[in-house]
Amino acid sequence: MARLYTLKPHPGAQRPGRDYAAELNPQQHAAVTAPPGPALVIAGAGSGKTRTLIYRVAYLLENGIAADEILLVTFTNKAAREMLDRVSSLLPNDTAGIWGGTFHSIGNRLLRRHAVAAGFQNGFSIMDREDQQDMLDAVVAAAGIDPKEARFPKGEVLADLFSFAINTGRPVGKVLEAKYDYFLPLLEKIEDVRARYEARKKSANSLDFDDLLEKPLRLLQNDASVAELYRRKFQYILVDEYQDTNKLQADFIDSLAAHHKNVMVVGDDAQSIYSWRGANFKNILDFPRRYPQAQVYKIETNYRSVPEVLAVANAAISPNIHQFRKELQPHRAASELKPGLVPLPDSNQQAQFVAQRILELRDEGCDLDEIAVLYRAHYHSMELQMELTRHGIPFQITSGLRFFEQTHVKDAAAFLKFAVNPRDEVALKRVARLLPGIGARTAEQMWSQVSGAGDAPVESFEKFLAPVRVGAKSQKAWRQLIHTFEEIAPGGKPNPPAEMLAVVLEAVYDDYLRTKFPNYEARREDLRTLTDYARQYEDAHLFLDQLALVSGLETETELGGAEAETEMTTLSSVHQAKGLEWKVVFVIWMADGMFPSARSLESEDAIEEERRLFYVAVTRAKDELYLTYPILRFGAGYGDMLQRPSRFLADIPKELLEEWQISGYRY
DNA sequence: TACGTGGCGCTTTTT
DNA sequence: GCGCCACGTA
Repeated sequence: MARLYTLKPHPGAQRPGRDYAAELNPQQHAAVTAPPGPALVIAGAGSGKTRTLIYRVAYLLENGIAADEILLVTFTNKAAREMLDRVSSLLPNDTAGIWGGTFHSIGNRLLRRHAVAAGFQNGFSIMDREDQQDMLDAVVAAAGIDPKEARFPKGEVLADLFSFAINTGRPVGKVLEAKYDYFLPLLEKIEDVRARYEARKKSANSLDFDDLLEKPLRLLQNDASVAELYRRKFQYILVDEYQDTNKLQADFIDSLAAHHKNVMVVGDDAQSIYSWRGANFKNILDFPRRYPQAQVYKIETNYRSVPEVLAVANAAISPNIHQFRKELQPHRAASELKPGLVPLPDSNQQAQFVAQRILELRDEGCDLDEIAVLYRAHYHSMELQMELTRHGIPFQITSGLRFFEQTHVKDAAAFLKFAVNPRDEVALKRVARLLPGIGARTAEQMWSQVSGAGDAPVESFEKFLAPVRVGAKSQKAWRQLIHTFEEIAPGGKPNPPAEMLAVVLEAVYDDYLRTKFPNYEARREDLRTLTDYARQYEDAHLFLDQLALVSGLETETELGGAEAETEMTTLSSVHQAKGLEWKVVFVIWMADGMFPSARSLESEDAIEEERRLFYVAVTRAKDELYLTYPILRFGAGYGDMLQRPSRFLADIPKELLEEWQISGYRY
């Protein structure tokens, strides 16, 4: 094998040390070596999109661009990390200076540096969706809205509404019209709630997920010196999965690239699956219009899948009207297997089939890590989970309740959040509600007694919380709680997160856990894991950011530690499977009303998005693909239902699939 | 005002 | 089969 040897370029010299032409196909090569200026890379599924981005970064570095002049925005933090690792293995250059991560994490990073300029204080908290809902409910109560007088939307709905409005750049009234027209008469009150919510976030020094996108953008728009700083810093901007960006995200990138326009966006309109949270794949379709000088590169050779799988994928997506027409070209040789179409009598037998087939594959030498079962919605995996457990097949679930969203994890984290940011009302109220005799109402009252304290830094929780008066029943626990805060953040200065967690568990939370939950053991184990995980962080801020911003999929490996060594089959929602690949993929519940989901059937646009989702699912498979559906669905309450096969199956020519006839044991 | 109990309605996707 | 919500009681 040839020895790799890289010639170090003179600064600014155009002398690449790698043989890019030899390591990339011509389409990839063109994109990787694109001249400065706007570039749109349309990359089909499995076409080496990631590889292209990695080589692009390497190419920039080799051509004298400094690492800290590069911004790489990806869909997950994990993807960013992987890419940067792979760049490092290509080059001797230090890549640590590259800013890489999700839009939210980049936004957060920016705001941490310029919190005050953005209208917040240093050390702000990040509220996840649940925190956001808690605060909204509190705001509604404080606004004096009588829930009996008119049916007022709950925090959950409000969060969804406000979030969609901000992410799409539309006024609340318009979003109400489109999504919640029955609340239109309440528009005025809803807007009042929104204004109060904004004010409350400020005084709580707390930002929600949307703020992490919006505030950085406003910062760039309103603060010329900050804008100048970052426009000059990020000389080259690369955006992965551009088809899933929303208005805020696209504007953010446009703003950063305003001067030099060195922005390369990579994506596949056929894989846009996040419109429900404001993503707009018109961003990618219209890119050439927004950047008239943009060069367009198309990468269409698929390296991932056998031709048989690709044929199904191409057929699946073809009915969509709104797309860049493209046909994935297979690179791999034909397989002797056609993707399977597997109708089953009911969902139990569907689960049984998948489990049995997984066992066979394992016997044939297929690694369990190379197998995934994908589905439209979490609950589709229920029977399968039981069936796999019964057969002793280890699996990991990358969807469903995420680790950090579980009640006990959030409770424990709330202690730290308040210790770090004593204005975090959501965190303190959450902690207070754990005490006997304190519910939402009392917690709110308690907070109102603290919040008068203003912005002064907290020197002692003892003093800070002294004005709060609680009932006799809660007195003792409250004293102890104050003491705990004092212990984990002496003099208002938080200890390292792992130490704080250990104290919280020992002092209060373990006892609470025991009395409150039947599965106390498992939850305590989770918190131990969390504490271990926290050890790698000195600074509680960084730890809490991680908790808030890292998705379940990414933590899986981080938290897993030694256990991650075991081979496991993956169960995942299609959404979370995006960007991943497996040798063998099962897509289950291919029935109308399940996939596509029943809710999508009302609008053609929604069905198109479901179809893209199906396309994403199919294109995850490298070698083998099974599309299964149960004919009978056990009804919940209202009887069993016969199901029709998914309408998406009808779009696939019969000859592309092999139908399996299943016989045998019935439950 | 906290908290337990019984009825009702029904299942998306996530930073 | 389940979780959520509303209601009634301590």
